[in-house]
Amino acid sequence: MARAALSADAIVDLALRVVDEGGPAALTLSAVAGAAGVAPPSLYKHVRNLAELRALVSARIIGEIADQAGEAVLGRSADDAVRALMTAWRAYVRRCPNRYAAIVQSPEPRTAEAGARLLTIMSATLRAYGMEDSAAIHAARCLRAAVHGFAVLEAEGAFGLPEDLEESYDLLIHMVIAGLHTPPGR
Amino acid sequence: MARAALSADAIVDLALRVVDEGGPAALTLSAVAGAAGVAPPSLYKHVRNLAELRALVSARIIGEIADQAGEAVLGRSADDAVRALMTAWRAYVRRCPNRYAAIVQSPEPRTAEAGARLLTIMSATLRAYGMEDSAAIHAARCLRAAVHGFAVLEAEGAFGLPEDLEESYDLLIHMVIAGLHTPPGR
DNA sequence: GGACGTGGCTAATGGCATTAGCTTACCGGC
DNA sequence: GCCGGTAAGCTAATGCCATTAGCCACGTCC
Repeated sequence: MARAALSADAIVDLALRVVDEGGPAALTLSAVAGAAGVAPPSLYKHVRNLAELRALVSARIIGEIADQAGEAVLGRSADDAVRALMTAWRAYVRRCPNRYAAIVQSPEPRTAEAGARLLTIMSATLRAYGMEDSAAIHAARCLRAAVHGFAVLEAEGAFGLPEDLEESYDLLIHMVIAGLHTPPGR
Repeated sequence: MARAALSADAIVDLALRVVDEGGPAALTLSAVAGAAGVAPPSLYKHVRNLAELRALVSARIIGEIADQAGEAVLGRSADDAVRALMTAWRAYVRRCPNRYAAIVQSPEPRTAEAGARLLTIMSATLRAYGMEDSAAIHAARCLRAAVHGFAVLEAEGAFGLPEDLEESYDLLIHMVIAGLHTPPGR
């Protein structure tokens, strides 16, 4: 009866399904164990605890976003790349709002690594604007803040009004690009 | 023994203290009851349940932000007002990161009302740019997304690098303002 | 064929939210 | 100054969840 049906990866797969169906709050070890057809304590053979599972789930999700953002940016540069990156990011959020809402900030290595990968993609995308290191970091932070802010709000359903969200997001993209062009000479 | 020491408002006060000290995860009815010197079930005489308490706490926090943003904007307009609004918002987050992280999106009327008030302040701030209704809504959403994104990330400690956050935020302010000026003719 | 490690199990603990039902202090009218 | 009602507290009980301890079967490798 001890066939290796489970593994940390398989558990994360199931956890993602649980999140997709019930939102971030539904992510409990009990629920995942249920989905795995296993008793809750069994999961501890593969993950340290719920906090670690959340971190692993977050790492997976951030990795997915990084994959899609990275792909979107391929073969493009400057404004075109920024637009593609931002569009791909939000596309992910629309496709999997529950996953996006399940992301937690964690010092767990795999989570941090996925975050770093995403950050690298953003920085590389900004390279075309010819910024020096420190300027590129500030710009990447702003890009990240803008995209993430919109994404969180949309994933949480915080935009109540009926106005078209596509249009709002187009404006945000426009703002970011405009800001990247006009020199920071403030 | 039944002196009216408690009330929903007083409970929210205590809950804020709990959040300040232990972060959003520390906000439990047990903890608040402990702070009030009362048994946990007693709280149910004043709030419906934990979800409602969270919503009320969120309403209070959003209200505080709205107060400060509103005050910051007084007597200013256009770029100056946007700068002041954004600066005040982040100042709040720096002062009370735990509170900011404790905000939950909720359909609860008081939460929604506080959010609407904040949105009104943003829209009014943007009025100086001469946008029609729908354009103002899109712009307000972008402003909100940018500020909120930066705020969440900072409150969660997601900015790892040592680069100065002030400078990053200045750039974000700059981006938003630049985006508000260059026409949306995309 | 037997020792061992891996991955599962059951049982037990403790924290938490929540409900039910009881009790008592205050507040009004008399 | 007494009397009933209500508001606000309490204790007890339930149930869910995470987590730990300790047990057992399977498969692997010598």
